[in-house]
Amino acid sequence: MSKGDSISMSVIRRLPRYYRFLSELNEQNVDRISSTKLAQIMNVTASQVRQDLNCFGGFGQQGYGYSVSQLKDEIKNILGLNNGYKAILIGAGNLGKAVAMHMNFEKLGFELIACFDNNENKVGQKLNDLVVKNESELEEFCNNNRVDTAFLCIPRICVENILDKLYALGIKNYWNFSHYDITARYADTLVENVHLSDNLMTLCYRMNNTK
Amino acid sequence: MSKGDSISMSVIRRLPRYYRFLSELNEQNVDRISSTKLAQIMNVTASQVRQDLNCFGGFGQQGYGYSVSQLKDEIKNILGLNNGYKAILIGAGNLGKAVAMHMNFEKLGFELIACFDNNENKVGQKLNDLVVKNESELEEFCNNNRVDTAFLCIPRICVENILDKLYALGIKNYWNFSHYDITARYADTLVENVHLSDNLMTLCYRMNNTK
DNA sequence: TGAAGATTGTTATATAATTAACATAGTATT
DNA sequence: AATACTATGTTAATTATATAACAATCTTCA
Repeated sequence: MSKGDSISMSVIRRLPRYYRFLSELNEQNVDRISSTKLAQIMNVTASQVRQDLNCFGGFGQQGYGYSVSQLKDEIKNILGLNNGYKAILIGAGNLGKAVAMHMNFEKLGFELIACFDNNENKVGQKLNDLVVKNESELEEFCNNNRVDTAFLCIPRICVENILDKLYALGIKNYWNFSHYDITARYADTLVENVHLSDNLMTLCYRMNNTK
Repeated sequence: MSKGDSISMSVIRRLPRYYRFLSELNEQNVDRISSTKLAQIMNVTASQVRQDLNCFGGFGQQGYGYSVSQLKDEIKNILGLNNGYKAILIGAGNLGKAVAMHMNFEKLGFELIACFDNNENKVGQKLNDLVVKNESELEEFCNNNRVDTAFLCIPRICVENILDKLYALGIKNYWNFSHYDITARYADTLVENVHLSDNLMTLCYRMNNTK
């Protein structure tokens, strides 16, 4: 971060999208791009592109534009995708399995190092190269391994219990797929919520109200 | 909708959250609530609650507050969760399976009526009470059944092909889990995107930048 | 039934986000 | 090397969103 002022969440949430588009351009061997063209491709305004990027520093060059690969790397850095954060998955149900198998964590700067479930039927199953552990092993595991974040793919009703354990173990960053309100219980946590059903309800609304 | 002005997306995207909290209160047999209390529970301002609700009509009563069950039903209606929209799932991989098995579509006003995959290994598998069909049957199925929306759980590279087919069949509402930019191809579509990796990258950023 | 209290709906204000404008600085070309 | 062009970084203007304030009105209770 080169600029001191704190960045608004609106800008932050756009960064991954820039990263995606730039990665793609890079793969297509495009080596430079102007804010105008990038904006066109991404369907936003050029003004927004320039403003957003300038929150972090002047990566462009007047009269030339931006170097695609450089800009991509800069954003990767800003997002911190090089940190190799260690993550554990709690809940190896359908959603947990899908998350574990479907995501390319490596590319996202995470490493999934363990999966836990409290259901005996799930314990022992393989997810990629991980074997699902019994939830009873959670504490021991976390005491013996660095764990930066937990992915919570468990029913809402189970979250409170797990959350208390994780919090006590010092794990305070969560990727949460349930509707449990984590920050209401522990304020000093960092949570990204994935509310699939909210998203679908929004689609529903729009289906009704778009003539 | 009782008010004529078009509602901002910021408000729309908050509606499902209201609906969730109100449903919960209702299950707890709470029968009335003030904007102040609801705001407290939801961790927003009372002002926002009142403004949001008043976009759609005056559901409250001065000196009393809001009837929980009535307000819940109103929002359900505003969201259009009673329409019984018919949905098909494209892609029965890990994510598609998770979506099919994990979501309570009934509660969300959707009915999942078919699943398709182009992988012979997937075809014939059961997802809940549905049998995965071969993608080659897509057109025939859609011609013989009402289909309001498609859930796209396929790799990015497959989207274009499927999208063209669906669009030609008149299916223009999508719940999209890939990073393919649907509206760039067809402007007159309605898309809700679920960008799981964007979300995780945002968590990553915040992990780095929160003291 | 009337007065005190509560809470809405709504208007006004403040803050945040987006877009537009443009001076400045580099590129490309002859 | 000079000129025309391009496209940034940044400041200004606009628009959108969120918060505050309060008058109007319903509830509650004596």
